[in-house]
Amino acid sequence: MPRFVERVCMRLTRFFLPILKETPKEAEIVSHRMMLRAGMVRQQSAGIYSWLPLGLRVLRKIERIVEEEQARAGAVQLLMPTIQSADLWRESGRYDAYGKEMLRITDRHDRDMLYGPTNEEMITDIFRGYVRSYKDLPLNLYHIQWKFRDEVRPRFGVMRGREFLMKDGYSFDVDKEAARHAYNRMFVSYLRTFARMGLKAVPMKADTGPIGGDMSHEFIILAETGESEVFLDKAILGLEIPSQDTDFFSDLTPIVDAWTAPYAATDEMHDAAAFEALGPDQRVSARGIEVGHIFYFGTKYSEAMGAKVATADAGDVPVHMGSYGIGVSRLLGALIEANHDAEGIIWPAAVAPFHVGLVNLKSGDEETDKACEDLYDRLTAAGVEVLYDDTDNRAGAKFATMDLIGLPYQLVAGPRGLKNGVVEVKTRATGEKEELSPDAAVNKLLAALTR
RNA sequence: CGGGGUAUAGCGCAGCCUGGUAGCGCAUCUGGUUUGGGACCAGAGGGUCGCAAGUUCGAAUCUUGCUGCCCCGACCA
Repeated sequence: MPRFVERVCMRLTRFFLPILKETPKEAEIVSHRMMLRAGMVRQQSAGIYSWLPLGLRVLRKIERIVEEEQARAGAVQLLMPTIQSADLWRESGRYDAYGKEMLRITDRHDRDMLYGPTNEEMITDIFRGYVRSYKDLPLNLYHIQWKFRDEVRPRFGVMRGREFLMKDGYSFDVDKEAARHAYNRMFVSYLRTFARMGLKAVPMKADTGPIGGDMSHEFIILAETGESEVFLDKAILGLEIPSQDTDFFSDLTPIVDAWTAPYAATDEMHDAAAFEALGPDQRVSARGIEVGHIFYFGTKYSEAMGAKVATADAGDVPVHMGSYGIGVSRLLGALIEANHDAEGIIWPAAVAPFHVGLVNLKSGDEETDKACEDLYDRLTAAGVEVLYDDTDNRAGAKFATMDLIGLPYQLVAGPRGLKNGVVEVKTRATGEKEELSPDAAVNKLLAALTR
């Protein structure tokens, strides 16, 4: 898989970064406040946002990680439309079953349409249109697309919007055992996906509804401002993330077993007795944000919609399906909830909109400008994404902006330091500042940022 | 969908009770002084006060209706 290396570099005098000094009053939780203040999103209507350049860059970073890890696990990307025909949903019976959360639309010919809240029906339609044989299985198709759910009460900024970007994937298998393998692939893939974003996501058993069984997990990240209460065995936090060399088509049961053995549950599924049975220092109760959900639902849609394949010995059978979601836009909120301080956001490098914020303390000063241009060129040539603050604002304002937007490193150059042959490298996460020669600073950043 | 708020300049707010035609801070623009952690002085631009109707000589202000947005709860990626 080709690794897309961005070489985009930006200078603030040409970028669009509408920073707010004051917090808009509608924003209650920290991620929402910071996204608005950092000029990442603009609310256009309740639960509906425009993605400004800085926010869009993070969205793309998340998408790319998802795409890479999906490919690794054998899932194939496609793209389905946002608008769907009601007829498909009538086939599955969900057109009437789905409540007011579904945004229903009528086109000029008076046909019933809808803005998709999810895509089980449509993917089943695609599958049944082409796939006839068990030999074409297993198959896992996914897309990353905007969804709309007309929530009664959107809130928490992008964490609970009405319009949201979601990765939703669907697996097709000949029987339940094969479906379990498909499920395990996504289970492992999700562990890797969230870990790459710098998040500690804990799989927790979720309600399987009428299907029953053990094949539904929510992936929850821990954050003080999380929406739901969670309970877990500390042991699960120390488990090792499966490596990128994992063979996804080998037996993944040992990995899944290891990750599902320690106790972990949201309040809905909480078993107080089992939790209390743990040693007191093993018990962690915290708050969490759901960022992913995987689910086996058997033949619910394949039966209703006639998605069948020929088997070697049993004639045509409806395929066993599962669905696998990741809340891509929600992840921005979750990432900020998990990574911030009083000054602003602290992006993990893998999802940061830029890697380095280059601060020119005296724009217009010949020597400082020259030094900054040189640093900028050398870093960007090495593939580092640099946001160069070449404006003539005051130093304090520049520092405050950099802290707010939370780039992993700040590289600060001014006449005073340059006179002594040094620039400053600040690590956003720790606040640590180091004075180094420009060469040493570049080397340090390259070492920290390139793999 | 129940309960509670709120709507005045790009953002944050005052004015409303006691009607007399709009103000403050930040931001923006101009000039000057500044310049290493959100500078200062002077000046300027920017608002049919959410929408509609009503009361009144006169409505941001009082009355009624509508709408948007936010918060708590129930529900959800």
